[in-house]
Amino acid sequence: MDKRYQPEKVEEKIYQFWEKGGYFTPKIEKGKKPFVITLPPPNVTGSLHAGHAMYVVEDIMARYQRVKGEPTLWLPGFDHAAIAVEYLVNQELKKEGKTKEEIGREEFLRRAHQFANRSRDYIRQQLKRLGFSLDWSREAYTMDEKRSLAVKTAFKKLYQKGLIYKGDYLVNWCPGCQTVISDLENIYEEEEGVLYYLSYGPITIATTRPETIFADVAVAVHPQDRRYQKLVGQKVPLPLTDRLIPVIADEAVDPKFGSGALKITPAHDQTDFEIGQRHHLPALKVVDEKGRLTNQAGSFAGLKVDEGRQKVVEALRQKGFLKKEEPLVHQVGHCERCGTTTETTISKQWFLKTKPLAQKAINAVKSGRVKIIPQHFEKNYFHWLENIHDRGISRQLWWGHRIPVWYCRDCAEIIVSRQAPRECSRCAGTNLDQDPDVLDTWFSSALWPFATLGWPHKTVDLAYYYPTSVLVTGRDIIFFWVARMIFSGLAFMGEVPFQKVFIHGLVLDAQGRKMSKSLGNGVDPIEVIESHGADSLRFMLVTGNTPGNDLRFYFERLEGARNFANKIWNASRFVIMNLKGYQPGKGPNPDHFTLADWWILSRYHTVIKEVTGNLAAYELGEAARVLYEFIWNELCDWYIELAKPRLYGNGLNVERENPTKDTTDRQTAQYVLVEVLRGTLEMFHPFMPFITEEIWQRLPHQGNTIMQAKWPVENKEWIRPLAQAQMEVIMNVVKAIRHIRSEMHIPPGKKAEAIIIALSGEVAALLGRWSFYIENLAQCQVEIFPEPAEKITQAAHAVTREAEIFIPLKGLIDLEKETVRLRKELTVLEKELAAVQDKLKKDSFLTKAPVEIIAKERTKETEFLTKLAAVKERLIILEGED
RNA sequence: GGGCGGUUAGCUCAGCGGGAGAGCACAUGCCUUACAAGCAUGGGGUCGGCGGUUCAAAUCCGCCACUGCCCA
Repeated sequence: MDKRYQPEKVEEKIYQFWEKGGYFTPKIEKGKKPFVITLPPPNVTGSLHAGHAMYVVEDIMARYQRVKGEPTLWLPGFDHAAIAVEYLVNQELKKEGKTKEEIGREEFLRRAHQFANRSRDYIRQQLKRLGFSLDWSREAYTMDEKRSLAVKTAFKKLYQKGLIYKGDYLVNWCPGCQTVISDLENIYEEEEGVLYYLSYGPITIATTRPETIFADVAVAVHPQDRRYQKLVGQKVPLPLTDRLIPVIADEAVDPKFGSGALKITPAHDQTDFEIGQRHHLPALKVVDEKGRLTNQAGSFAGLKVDEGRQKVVEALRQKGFLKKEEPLVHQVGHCERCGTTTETTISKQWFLKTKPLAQKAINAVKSGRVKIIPQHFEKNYFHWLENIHDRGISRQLWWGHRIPVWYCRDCAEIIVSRQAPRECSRCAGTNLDQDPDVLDTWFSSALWPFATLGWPHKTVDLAYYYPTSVLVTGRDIIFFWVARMIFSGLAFMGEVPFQKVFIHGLVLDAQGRKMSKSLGNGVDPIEVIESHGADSLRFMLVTGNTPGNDLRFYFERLEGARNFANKIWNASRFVIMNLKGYQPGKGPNPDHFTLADWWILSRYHTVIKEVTGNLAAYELGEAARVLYEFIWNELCDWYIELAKPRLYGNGLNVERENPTKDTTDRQTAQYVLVEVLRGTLEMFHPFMPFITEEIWQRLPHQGNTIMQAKWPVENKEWIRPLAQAQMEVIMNVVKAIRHIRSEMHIPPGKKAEAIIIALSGEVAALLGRWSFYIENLAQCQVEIFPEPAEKITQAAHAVTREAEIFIPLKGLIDLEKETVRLRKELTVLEKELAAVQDKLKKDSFLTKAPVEIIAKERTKETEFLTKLAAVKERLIILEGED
C-alpha cells in the first residue's frame, strides 16, 4: 500500500466498479417502503460550482438508507434553464456577429440543444466525480420527451380547471433578454439616483423617473394630507404636454416621501398600477420592449430610457418645471442574467391562479404531511404562500417548452392541446398558429418529483416510488422548489411530493459571499477533487456545518479533511500490514480480551449508537464529527498504539497474567482491529465513499462492495462502562507522565522512572495489572505503591484523580520552577473547589437539584480535595528542601 | 418597513439548562518500524451588552447593539 492516500488512483476505478455492478439501481421490493430522493435538477448552464456539491447531503442519506436495507432510489436529472441558456446561446451568437432572429427559431433551438447537451455531459461527469450514487438508468431531463409530455399535460389540466388565463398585468421586463422575468430573477441593487421635484401647476411632485411623465394619468396624495386636500378632485397640467390630469387621494401614498405628491404611471410601477385600478385610470405605455421611449413621449420617442431622462430633465429645466434636485439612494431592479436595468411594464402574458393551489400547500405543512427541517423555515414558506399572487408563466423566449396553445386565424378559437392540432376544433380551419412563447422553467421543475417517475403515465415506478421521501435543497431556493412542487404534487397526484424537506445552508466563499458567476468566486468541484480528492471535499462540506446554516469554503479546512483521509488510510495500512496469521472464521475468545480490547469495543458500540441516532435525526455533520473523533483520538491515538506490542511481539503474550508463548494475543488484537475498523469504515462510507470502499476491499470482508455491507448494529452487551472508566484511569496517568516529560524536557528516547502512588487499593491493582500500557505509552519504568514509601524530593510531581506520580530527576529539577508550577496549579484547584463547595453549601441546591447532579458535585469535591492535599503536601516538601 | 438567522479562543465554527470545545494558526520537543498530510506537550475565551426565569444560564425569556440573508 502507498504510504499516502492518493485519491486519483482509486476514485475513477471505484466509481466504474459501482456503476458496472448496478449498485445504484434499486430493486422494487413489494411490501418494503422505498427511500426516494429526486435530485433537484441542476441547470444545464455549463458546470456545477462547489455550492452544488452540497448534493452530498443527498448521497449520504441515500447510501445510509441503502445499507440499512431499504430499496433506495436517488434519481438524477437536469433542468433546461430556459432564460439562462437562451442568454448564453445569444452570447455565443453575438461573438459570431449573429442574432437569433437571423438564424431562425429552428437553428437557434438546434444550437441550444447542443449547448445544453454539452453542459449535461460535463455536469454528469462532475456528479460522478463527486461519487454520487445516482441511478443513472433513470436519468431525466426537463426537455426530454417524457417530461415535455408531463408539461403539456399539466398545462392542459390547469387550463381546463380555469387556473390558467391570459391577461394584461405588470411584469418585470428585461430589455436585454427581451423577455418577461420573474420577481426572483429581478435583483434589486442600491443605486445613486436623483429625486426630481417637478411642478404640475399648483402641486409639486417628486420622482426618480421624469422620463415617464408622458404616461402619467394622475397625481395622488394621501387623503389625510392637509397640504393638498383642497386640490383633490381638481385637474392639473402635465408638463411638456397639453394634457390635464386629475389629483386623487389614495392611502398608498407616503406623505413623508418627497413632496408627498406622487405622479401616477400605472403602466410602469406596481404601486401606481394598483392605485390606477382602484381609481379606474387608464395605463399608458411610455417604454417599449427594447427599453426605448414610445410615441407617447412625443418628440422624445425612440430615445433609450437613460438618454431620454437626460433630455426630458433638460427640457423641464429650461421651461421652469424643475424645482429641485436631491441625490437619492434607491433600489433599482436588474436582470439576474444579463444585468440590464429592468423595466416594470404592462404586458399580455399567461398567468397561473395560485391562491387555490397555495392554500392546499399551506395545509400540507400545517398538518404535518410535509415536515420542514429545520422547522423555523416553515415561517418563510407560509409567509410566501400566504402572500402569493398570480404568477406569470409565459416567457418571450425560444428555448423551453412552447406553450401548447394554438390560435385559429379563421375564427379566433383558442385550442389547448398536447399535440399540434390538424384543424380548428370549432371551424375546422387549418390556419393555426402556435403561441410563440415558452413556459417559464419553474413550470416544468414543479412537476419534477412525479414527472421523473413517468407521470402522466401510470408507471410501475410512479406507483412504487411516489411520494418521495425527502427533498434536499438550499435555503435560497426554498420558494422555487418546495412550495411549487408541493402544490403541483397535490394538484396532479393528489398527494404531497415528499414527506420531508431538508434545508441546508449555502456554500460561501472565504469572504462570506455567495458563489456566483458574475463575481467569479465560484469553485469548480473538479479542481478541488483533483487537488484533494472527492472524499475530502465531501467531508469538509458536511462537517463544521449545521442544518440550515451557511458554510464558508476554506482551503485550510479542505486540507484538514484530506489529512483525515490520509489518517484513515494509514491506520488501515497498519492493520492490513499486520494481518499475517489472521483467522477469519474463528471468533475471538473473550477470555483473551485485554482491557484495551474491552475499552475499544465498548467505545465502538457507543459510537454505533450515536452515529445511527444522529443520522436518523438528520444531524449529518454531528455523525461525521463523532466518527472523526473516534477514529483519530481513540482508535489511532490509543488502541493501535496499545495493539502494537501484541502484533509486533515474537509471540509472547505479554499481556496475560501468566505469559505463554503462542499467537493468541496477536490474533485477538487482529480480530478486534479488523472488526472495529471495518465497522467504522462501513459507518463512514456514506460520507467518504471512495476511500472506505478501497480499504474495505483490502480488509477481510464478505460481499462485493461496502455499498451493500450491513450497517453495524449496536450490541448493548459490548458497552462496558467499567472498562471505559478503568481505561480512563490509565490514560490519565499516561497523560500526566507525558506532561511531566515534556515540561522537564526529558528526551523522548530516554526511559524515565515513574513512581506511582495509587489513591486506593483498587487503583493500585488496576495500574499494576496494566502497568505495561503506561510503560509503553509514556516511555517509562513504572513502580506502583499503595502509599508513599518514602519522601521523594528530587522529582517532578503530578496528580490525577486517582494517583500521584513522581518522576525522580536527580539534579535535573529546577526547584524554583517546579514550585511556581505547583503554586499555579494550587490556585486553579482552589478556585474550582470553592465553586463546587459554594453549590454544595446551598440548601436550595440540595433540595431542588436532581440526585445525580448532587452526587456528581460531591465526587468533584472529593477529587479536588484529594488533588489539593497532594499538591499542598508536595509544596511543603519542596519548600523544606531549600 | 416586515420576517428569519448570526454574534463562543487570533481565524473558521461546533455545543444550546448542570465541570467552556474542535480544526486551523501559535509555542516547545520529536523523521518513535501506520501516518511529518504525522506524534507528544502547552499557551490562549468576563461564550456581544443589560435585565429576567431557575437551586443552576453560553444554553430558556425580554430589551438593546452590531452583522448577514430573505421579502416589500
